Amino acid sequence: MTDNGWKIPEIAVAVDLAVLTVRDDALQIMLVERGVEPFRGMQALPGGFLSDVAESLDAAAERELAEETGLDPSALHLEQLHTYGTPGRDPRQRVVTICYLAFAPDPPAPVAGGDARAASWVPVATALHPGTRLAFDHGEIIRDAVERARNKIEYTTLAAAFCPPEFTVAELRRVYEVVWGELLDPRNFHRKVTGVAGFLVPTGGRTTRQGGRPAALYRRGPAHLLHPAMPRSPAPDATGTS
Amino acid sequence: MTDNGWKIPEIAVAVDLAVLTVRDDALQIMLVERGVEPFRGMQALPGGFLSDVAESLDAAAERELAEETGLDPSALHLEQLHTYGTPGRDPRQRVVTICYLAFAPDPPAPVAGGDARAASWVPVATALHPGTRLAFDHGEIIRDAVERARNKIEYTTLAAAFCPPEFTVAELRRVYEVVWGELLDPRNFHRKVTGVAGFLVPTGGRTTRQGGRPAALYRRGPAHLLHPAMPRSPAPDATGTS
DNA sequence: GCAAAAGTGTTCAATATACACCCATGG
DNA sequence: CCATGGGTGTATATTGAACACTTTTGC
Repeated sequence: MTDNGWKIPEIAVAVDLAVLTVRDDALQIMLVERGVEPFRGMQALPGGFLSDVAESLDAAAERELAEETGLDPSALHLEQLHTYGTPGRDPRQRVVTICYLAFAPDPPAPVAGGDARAASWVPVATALHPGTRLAFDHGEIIRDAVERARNKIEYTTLAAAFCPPEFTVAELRRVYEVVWGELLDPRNFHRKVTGVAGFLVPTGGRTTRQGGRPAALYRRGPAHLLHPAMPRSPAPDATGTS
Repeated sequence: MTDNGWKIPEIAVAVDLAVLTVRDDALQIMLVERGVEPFRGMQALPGGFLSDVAESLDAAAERELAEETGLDPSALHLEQLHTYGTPGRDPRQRVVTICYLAFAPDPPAPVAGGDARAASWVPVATALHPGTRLAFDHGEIIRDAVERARNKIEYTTLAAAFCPPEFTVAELRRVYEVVWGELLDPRNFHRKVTGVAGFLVPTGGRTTRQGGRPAALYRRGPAHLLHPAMPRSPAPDATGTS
């Protein structure tokens, strides 16, 4: 880091949150309705400006998550996604926002938090639909978040972070199918996930079903990485010949 | 993004660069010697504060790269790595720095740029050695950069970004071996990389050698993703049982 | 018994691994 | 003709893909 004259321009620093979940067979994202200008009344990612108290970026993201959505930061996966700072992305002044990506389980405490004005789950397809008016460059951020999520569940065990504390193999498979938008073979999937050491821990419980054999219940195991990765139909290489 | 009172604390925003290359059979990183306090005389990543002119983060990274290292931004791969903002990481005031990762080919114009005071290539092993005094939290950043590089060459064609415009399969293999710190079978590696469509484009040229069959020369092809990925001995899962 | 969903076994193809072997050059 | 590194062939093991089939429940 150099010191080109040590002139620090007035740049505001914010932290935004892209909180994803899988609900009703759809990938959904937490959005809030803006109560003030600019973009008043439009949908936006939860977030806020960085306070100057001694607080790390990660801690700021966790604080915003709790304040704006009422979700428990310790109960879900949170990681830095990307930092956005294009001039003009905020009409008021230069704002650089560090965006975090979170994976939340399905019914994550019915969205009742302190500052949560109009926080709600919105299907990603709806949020990105041209008809939806999104504040700032949040459409671009949502696209990046979804792409990161799609990639991460391929080589990590994070798909289980979308599931409740106890879940079945079929529920986990549905997560992959919804996030990737493609159907997986239930038989091969079952063998795959139960074969990876540390991915799933059987609880001994079984589901009660409405016709059909009961499924075994699992908890998330200690493994974070998947070796080998979950197989997936090769993504078309958008930036060149694959 | 919310507006908690619209009080913007005095936070400085910087852009830092982790520029990696493979030289002399070692992964090396570009460091500059700091000329001013704090950390005067210590080694640091090139970078600088974000100017308030209308300039995107990517553009700022490219500008810093040109100014501080003399490298041509258009000639190498540049991507956002991570944003660091731990309180106290700069003793002067709160500084949030957006760090970029760059992959440079071997002899990248002998480090002669404008502001390049004492820019030099340093083996990563040396930079991270306890004896080396690094400014700020740049040791942590370098570790993150190396880990990202190790992962990226696995499923992208970026390893070729470490090679000169024309290179042999053996040179590319050496890149993998140096970055991963493990030896690869030359025969299988050759078949693998020449078999991936769009990875390597033969130029028709051949090397002149000092004993040994001349090798075919290749250029980087249009492909960016590797399907399937370059095989690699499974990394131990540091955060759980794999 | 029948429908439905869970879970197992088996076959076949694609890919990784190991390594024998041939090729092309300089000395 | 030998040393040296480039490049191909091939056998074996591992993994993915497809799908027949068995298990266990509700009705």
